[in-house]
Amino acid sequence: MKKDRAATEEKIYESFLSLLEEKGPQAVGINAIAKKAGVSKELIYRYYGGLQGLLLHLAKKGDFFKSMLSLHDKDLATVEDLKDFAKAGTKELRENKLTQEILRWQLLENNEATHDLFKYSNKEIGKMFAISEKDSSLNHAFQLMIGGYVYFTLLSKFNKKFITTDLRSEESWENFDKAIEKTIDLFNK
Amino acid sequence: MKKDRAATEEKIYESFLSLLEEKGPQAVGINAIAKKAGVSKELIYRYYGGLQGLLLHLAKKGDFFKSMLSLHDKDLATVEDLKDFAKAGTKELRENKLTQEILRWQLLENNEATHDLFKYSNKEIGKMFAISEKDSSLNHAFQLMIGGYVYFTLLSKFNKKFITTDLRSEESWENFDKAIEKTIDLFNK
DNA sequence: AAAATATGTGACCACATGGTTACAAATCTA
DNA sequence: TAGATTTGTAACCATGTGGTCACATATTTT
Repeated sequence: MKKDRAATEEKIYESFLSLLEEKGPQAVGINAIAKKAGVSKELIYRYYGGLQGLLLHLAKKGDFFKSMLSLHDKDLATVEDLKDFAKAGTKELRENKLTQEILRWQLLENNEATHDLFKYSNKEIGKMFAISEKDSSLNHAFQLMIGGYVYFTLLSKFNKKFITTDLRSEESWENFDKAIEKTIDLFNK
Repeated sequence: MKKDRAATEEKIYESFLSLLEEKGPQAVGINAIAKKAGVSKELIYRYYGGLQGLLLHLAKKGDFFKSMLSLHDKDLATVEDLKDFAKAGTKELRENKLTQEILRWQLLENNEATHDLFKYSNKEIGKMFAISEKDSSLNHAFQLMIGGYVYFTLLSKFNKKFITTDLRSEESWENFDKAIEKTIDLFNK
């Protein structure tokens, strides 16, 4: 039998990631990961220090909203910048299933094991909200709308609709985007 | 030993409710309910038909947003009505832990057992959104903000903050309320 | 009072969980 | 080549899960 530690570590981590992405936080367990990786679970403890270590590893190398790195470096002075930014953020959110599941996880628990992961991902997300803080009432409206966007994104995994809104149709998301745009405009008039 | 079916049924249902309220959907299991009720789990199957039946029972008699019944009967014609309505809804949401956990549950799964419960609670919630549907762009902005309110409410159970916003302070929630008010005003100008 | 029925219990089942242990086999080092 | 070390496996443990079972004891009905 061939032995290759680096390769097995990779198998374990990848299995963990895909399990989280596909089946959510509840499905992420030592047994499930080991089984998916086709490896003895002992190795998860040995190489990563259990699930907690795996989460820490994700926190350190996890790419949260990496596609937005280019944006949140410039200082977003104009209203148009803010609108572009919001649009890029919502798009990224809906495409990044891993981030979605981490956000979902934050609604379920917050213990020693998840602490570092949440701390790091929140730090990344926080960078994106450093803009709208000038106008306080816009800031809260903006936060609410982004929060709503997160909520509906997470909701869409198991639910087709929210009230009358079809969460599986592109059009709905475009309407949400437009509503955010319009609100930003109204606050800046 | 005394035998009283009605009383045992009540014990079971109350244990189920308080377990859901206090510890969330994940903590709701046959064993936990039976243990909390101090009763053999067999009776849960016999009297309710298992967890699924218990959820159905909650769906039928569950009081979702009951304090808003008085409001969603009149036709909310004016802008002020809509604002009052939003304020009452957010208040009710933050006070009703049971509703919170059902909303949390919807983010986790949607299977045969939960189907009826979600269907019914969504129907109740839907009644409250029958108002803002005249102006489409306001409707979406409104939905986003209410969704954000739900998101932050659920988030506050395990998290002290969202970015810079303190989710444990009354002031934050008042600011959210004000932001909703102001947005409604801006859309109606 | 006797029989039938409703109510309640605890043991049991198969299975899954996280975690540990003892051991085998491959690889590295001397 | 011989010994030490790393890598990997499978069995095992205690515990928890949902679900069913046979049985005992109250309560009703006849």
